[in-house]
Amino acid sequence: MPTSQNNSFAQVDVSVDCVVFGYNDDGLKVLLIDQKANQNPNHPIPVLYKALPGDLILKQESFEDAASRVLYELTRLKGVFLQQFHAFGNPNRVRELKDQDWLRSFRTHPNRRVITVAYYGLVSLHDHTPEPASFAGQTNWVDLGDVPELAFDHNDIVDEAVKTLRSHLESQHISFELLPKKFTLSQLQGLYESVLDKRLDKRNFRKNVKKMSHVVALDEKQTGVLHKPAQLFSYDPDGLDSDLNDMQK
Amino acid sequence: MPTSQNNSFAQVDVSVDCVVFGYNDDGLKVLLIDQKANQNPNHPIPVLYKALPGDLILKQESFEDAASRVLYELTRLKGVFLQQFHAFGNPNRVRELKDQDWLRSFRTHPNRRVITVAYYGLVSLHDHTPEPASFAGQTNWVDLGDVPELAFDHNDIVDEAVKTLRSHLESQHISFELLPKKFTLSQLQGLYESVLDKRLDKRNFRKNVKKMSHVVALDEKQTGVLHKPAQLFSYDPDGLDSDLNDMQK
DNA sequence: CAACTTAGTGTTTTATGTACACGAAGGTAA
DNA sequence: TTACCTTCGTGTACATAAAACACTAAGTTG
Repeated sequence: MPTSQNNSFAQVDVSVDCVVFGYNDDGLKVLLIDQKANQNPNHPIPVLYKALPGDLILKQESFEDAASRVLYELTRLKGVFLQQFHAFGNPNRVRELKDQDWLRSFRTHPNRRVITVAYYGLVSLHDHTPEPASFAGQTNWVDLGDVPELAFDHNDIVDEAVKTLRSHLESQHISFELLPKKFTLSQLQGLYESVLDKRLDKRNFRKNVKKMSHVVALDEKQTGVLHKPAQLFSYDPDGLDSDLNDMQK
Repeated sequence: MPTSQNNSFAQVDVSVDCVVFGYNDDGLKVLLIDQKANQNPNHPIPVLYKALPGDLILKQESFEDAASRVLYELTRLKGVFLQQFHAFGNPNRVRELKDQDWLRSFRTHPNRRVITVAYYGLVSLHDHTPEPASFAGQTNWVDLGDVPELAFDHNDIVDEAVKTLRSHLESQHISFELLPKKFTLSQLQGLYESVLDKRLDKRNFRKNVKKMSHVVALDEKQTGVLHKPAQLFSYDPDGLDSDLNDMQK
């Protein structure tokens, strides 16, 4: 039986990574940051990748806390809905050549194994317009189709996040995290179409929404739009207790 | 910004824990082990709990590999279907008083934070009768309803595993891991009823099974049974490619 | 006021889900 | 051999949900 003494037990760093999805009327995006550059002008890191916002967790910090802290530190986003979806722990997940230079510049133990707990996050880009202005690190909202090669195994993490998002969209009440507080049914439908990557029938879609007791119609119409204004709706988390009980009267 | 040097980054141990579900005709069970006792007769650990099979991962081991190794070492089970479902990382998850004695006896760093990556496992208790005989550590198949207070946060882990099992039962092809290779439709139905904890209609259930192309009827009947023998079925993982494509001819 | 754009609405057809009861097949025991 | 017991295996009627489909209404702009 191995002991921590004889060093067979893994010495690891633990990080969190956030796959933050942003949505607005022109589609679904992921938030990427530019890997920070080396300060040493003599040995600059030759290639920098885009990456998911993520970093090592602190001593007394839960995964959840770490995820929101790191997200705030790297992107200034606050109060983002975050949900754990998978832990990635392949022993060589940060051992690829492409990532070595960066690790050597920024990690005290560049060769140490790093496992990461991944969260997906949801942000509406309607109200909450992204303001990377105030912050040094470049943040990028990238169309889901255009995600480039990322640092480490972050492409795998994104893929897994997308799968999870798809399967959660219809079973959990998460759409509303990606929409403005007041939204139209066309916006809701557009969101479904973006996430599921398929077209839906307008009349059938609206029929289904009418059954969701947590989507409530407001006495209010869209304004500032160059056509017939749509009715606004909003999300009521406990709209008659989660839909299923509706029919039980 | 903290560095690993100044010790603000978490120093953690990483473990895997397995929630192994076993099924046979009298219901759904979870596999628990007895926490191992101290060898020091002067300072025996006053209370020992049952626990999930789990242990720290090794240096060059993936989570998957660790899960099956640990499960084998603690229970002699081999080739068990295992699936990651959640990482548990509350900073105080191994800091409860009740767990201190055990940690002090068996861990080199009893106060170190431990995060764990949890897997659920599936085992048929029909063919594969449990043989804890050969092995020192007590292994117990406990009815899902009768799970006692467990070590650490293992009760939470079990709860989460049950939720995951329920939601995966109908969307992934996992039932067959809990049944003998040749099974009757009544057994399959019984399994569904145990996991979902509700009764199902026999005729409707069978109608639905007929639509699953990966459940294939064998030319064989049940034997050694004191009533009309049922037809046997088996699982064909690529039965016409996963059901959905059936109708596309 | 004409032209443009998106909103909003119902019906029919098809598929799926739900509720429900009895004869058939084999084994056991008198 | 017969009566009895237990589980197997089946079909239909009804209700609900899914899918396909096109036009009028309400605003804005020029």
